[in-house]
Amino acid sequence: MERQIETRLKERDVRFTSGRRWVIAALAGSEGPRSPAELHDEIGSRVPLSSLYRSLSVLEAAGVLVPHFGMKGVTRYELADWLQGHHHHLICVDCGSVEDVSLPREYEERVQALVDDIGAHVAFAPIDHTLEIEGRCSLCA
Amino acid sequence: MERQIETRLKERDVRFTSGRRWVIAALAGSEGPRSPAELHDEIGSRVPLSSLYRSLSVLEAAGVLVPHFGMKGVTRYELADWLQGHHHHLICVDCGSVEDVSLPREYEERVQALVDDIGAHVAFAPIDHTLEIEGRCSLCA
DNA sequence: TCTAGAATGAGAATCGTTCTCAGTCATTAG
DNA sequence: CTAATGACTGAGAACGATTCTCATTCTAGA
Repeated sequence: MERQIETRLKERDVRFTSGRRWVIAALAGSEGPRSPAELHDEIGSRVPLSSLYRSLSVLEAAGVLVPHFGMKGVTRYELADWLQGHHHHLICVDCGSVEDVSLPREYEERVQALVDDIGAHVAFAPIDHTLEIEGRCSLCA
Repeated sequence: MERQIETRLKERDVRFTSGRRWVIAALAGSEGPRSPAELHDEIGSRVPLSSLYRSLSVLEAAGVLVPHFGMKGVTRYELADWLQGHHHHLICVDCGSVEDVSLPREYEERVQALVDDIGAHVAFAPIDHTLEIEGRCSLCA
């Protein structure tokens, strides 16, 4: 995966510096999207907050990361679909945590068909979709 | 609809004051969720920002409004499902606008079945769901 | 090696949101 | 009718997440 990212960044004249590698490593080891604050807790002072924010937006612009806008206005980032596969989100209404979930191919095809159908009926060109399922996670249940 | 809200609020000892009526009126006339800033532009100084924020959270706590967390960490509110029906969102990746879309019953049942299925397979208790479709709106196309 | 462009780190600045507090209003009890 | 109670309001201060600024450091390529 490191390789894929290296290639992608090189194409765009963006350097894959050590700070950025820390960010990617932290996200690669996560079960779901992470906020800048959470990443900073995990990475520590090796990447100061201001640099962390900058790295996140650079990596987002390069298509390596994708933002997810969660409860209370917190932005969380995760690796883009082409790096970790398409998936959906389970959002806990109590603690706000977000977990990834991948659907079996058959289900995913149903969702995709639905989205295409909708696009065909309204003045809107669909690019991507996420099924956001709100509920209570195992810890808060 | 005013009546339904009046009843709901009375049950909870929350007053339906003129400021709150302005908020509801603005949201009832919208095609999709609105941010505090957008509402303030629309309503004007009749409801100062600090009161507007308070009204939004009071109405949310009373189950009249539902928050939607959009791009760049902006929170937008809309009338709860029991007031305007269940629906999904079309989110423009360019301008960030959010539009509501209701699915035909048959489609909605498919989504619901999917969500139930997922809930049955993971340690998570689904309460609600939204299909968020990202794309380009007619203005940005 | 030298240089231009990219990246960094620390702190200031910004912006959305929440809090505080004093004053107002509406409802209920006397 | 009047007072008491509790909800509501408005203005500004405070707060927290994010972005910006700028001087410095690094890196790749000439």
